[in-house]
Order: sequence, then structure tokens, then C-alpha cells
Amino acid sequence: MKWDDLSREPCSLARSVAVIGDRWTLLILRDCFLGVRRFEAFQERLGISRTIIADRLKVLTDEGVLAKVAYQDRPVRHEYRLTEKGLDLYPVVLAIVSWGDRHYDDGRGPPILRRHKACGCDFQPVMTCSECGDEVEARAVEARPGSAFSPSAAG
Amino acid sequence: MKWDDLSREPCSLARSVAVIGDRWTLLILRDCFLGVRRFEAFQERLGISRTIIADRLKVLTDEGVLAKVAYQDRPVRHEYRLTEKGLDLYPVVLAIVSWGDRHYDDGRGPPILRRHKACGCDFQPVMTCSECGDEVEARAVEARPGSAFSPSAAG
DNA sequence: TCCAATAAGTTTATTTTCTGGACGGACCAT
DNA sequence: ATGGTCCGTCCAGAAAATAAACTTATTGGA
Repeated sequence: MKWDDLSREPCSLARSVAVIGDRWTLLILRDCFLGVRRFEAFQERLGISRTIIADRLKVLTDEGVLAKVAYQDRPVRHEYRLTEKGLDLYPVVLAIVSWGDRHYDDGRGPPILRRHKACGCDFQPVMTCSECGDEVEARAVEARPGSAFSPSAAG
Repeated sequence: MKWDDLSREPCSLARSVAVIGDRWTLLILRDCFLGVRRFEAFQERLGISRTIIADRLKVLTDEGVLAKVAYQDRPVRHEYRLTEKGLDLYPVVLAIVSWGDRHYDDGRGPPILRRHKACGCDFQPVMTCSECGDEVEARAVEARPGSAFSPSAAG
């Protein structure tokens, strides 16, 4: 299996992971959700080489997760903004953060607190069922092949 | 920034990503949630080299996400089972799958359908607020530093 | 006894990715 | 002119990821 094959797998997780399944990409997305938009800001915050930043931003832009928008002319400068598709990744980022909050707490509590503007409370994300509204647990779910299934498929 | 530094960052996402932020690791976890437990089965399903499987299973075991359990003696053979910490990753996996279902559908519908045993329905995961129960959207959340915050922290 | 099969890795050599630094181009302020 | 900002690209060496072949331990059968 090669990296490029991943996006052609009949598996939604494999297809997603082909785009966002990379340490630096996930860190870039974290910063996007915290309002970071500029190349220099990503580079400074992450402290990794510019080559990687440029490469990952290009992938995310090509995939429509980020949009490159000019914020000034003379000289033209661009910033990277989350698209609707990118905003849809919030549950992914939040789920990862939440798992880290629970299992990698150093005793000082979560590094970041999040407030739900609608109700005004600090909250934890809860994964619920679209049909009954109850919390969904791994053990309460039964997976079966869908119409796009093929023998090697999964996810 | 080096890989090992990641787990020492005051950021829950960075700490999590140090463990699970890798294509193959996420694919292995996908298979775990589908009931795959044995080395050979992972290797066969993923079609990647045994070195990677061995390495990733070791990391996940060391981190307590998977537990290595003997299922026979003479010769000793082990299988890898999700621990409670591992089961807690279900929202992460489900969020990624859900994003792929939405944005990388090839027109044939989702490769895998999931049924919530509690209510009997096929469902989509919905990220909700632990306090008010409503769906949480990226734009409705305000982040601020927590007690464990330090200047370079985020997430 | 000898050979094949099974399961779970290791070893070796190659390929890919990442880093750190320098460089470029377009503009602005002093 | 000189330095500063912003957004990259290019390069060579270092680090990591990867595939293919090999190892170990055991069972079962010819």
C-alpha cells in the first residue's frame, strides 16, 4: 500500500487520513481553529521548517480545506482560511483534544478551556446519535458493509 | 520542534497526536474497532510492511491504548485488544469517518453503515455540548487559556 | 525423521521525508 | 542605500519510514 492508494480505498477513514492523517497537518488545523491564518504565524508557532508548512498548506488548499485569500496588494499577501469543508473538521480536532485532556492531563487541568457561546458554559464534547440523541459508545455500535463496500473495504 | 517534544507540549492535541497522529496508526485503530486483533490480520488487511505494524502496535501498547493478551501457549501467541483508553478513541475515529463520508463520497454512499444498538437506527455522529446538549459548531466556540497554559500553548 | 505450515516478529538495505540555513522577490520605512 | 517584513523556494545532509527477506517456536502430517 502506497500513500496515494489510500485516497482510492473504499473507506472513509482512509480517504480522510490521506488528507489530514499527519502530525503537522493536524497541528496546523489546530492553529487554524485558534485563528491563525498567516504563513509566518504557523511557522513561528510550530517551530518546524518552512518547507513542511508550505507543503502542508498547499495540500490543505488543494483539497479545499483551506482557502488562500489575499489580504493586501503591493505586495500581494495571502492568508489561509478554513472553508466550510475545513470547519467540518472541528469535531475531529475537538475529539482529539478531548481525548488528550482526559488521558494526558499533567495534573494542572486542560491547557485550553472552551466555552459554548450558545449556552455560555465551558463544555466537553459528547458524541451522540443523530437519531436518538443519546451518547454513542464504541460497544453500542454495530458496523456492516454499505452499498459502496468491496472486499478490502472497511471504515 | 522534534517528535518527542510534541508529547511535552502544553497542548492536548499535540500530546494526542504524538501517539495517534499517523496514517497507519489511525488505520490500525480503525481495524481494532472493527474487531481485528491479530498481527497477521492487521498486516493482511492493511497490506503494509510488517515493520510498520510491529512498530505501531508497540507504540499503542506502550501507551496503554492496546493491551497485548496471550490467547494460547506453546507457542505463545498474543492478540491486541483495545483498552478503556483505546475505546475512548471511538469519537476520534467516528469523527474522521464521518468527515470522509461527507466530503469523499464517490457517489455510491458510505462504505460502512453503523447502527446504534440502543435505538436500532443507522446514525451519524453529532458532536454536542456536555452542558446544554445542543450540537456544537466551530463558530460557536470560544477558546481561552486554562490553568496549564503557557505562552507557547494551544489546543 | 523430515518437511510444510502458522504466527509473530526482527534484520538489512533502500527510499522518502525532514531539517536548517541560505536565498529571492516584492514592497516599505528611515 | 540599508534594514525590515512577508512568503515562500532550493539545497545538502540527517533522520525516519518502508519493503523484502529472514528468524524463532511450535504443530501436524508424510
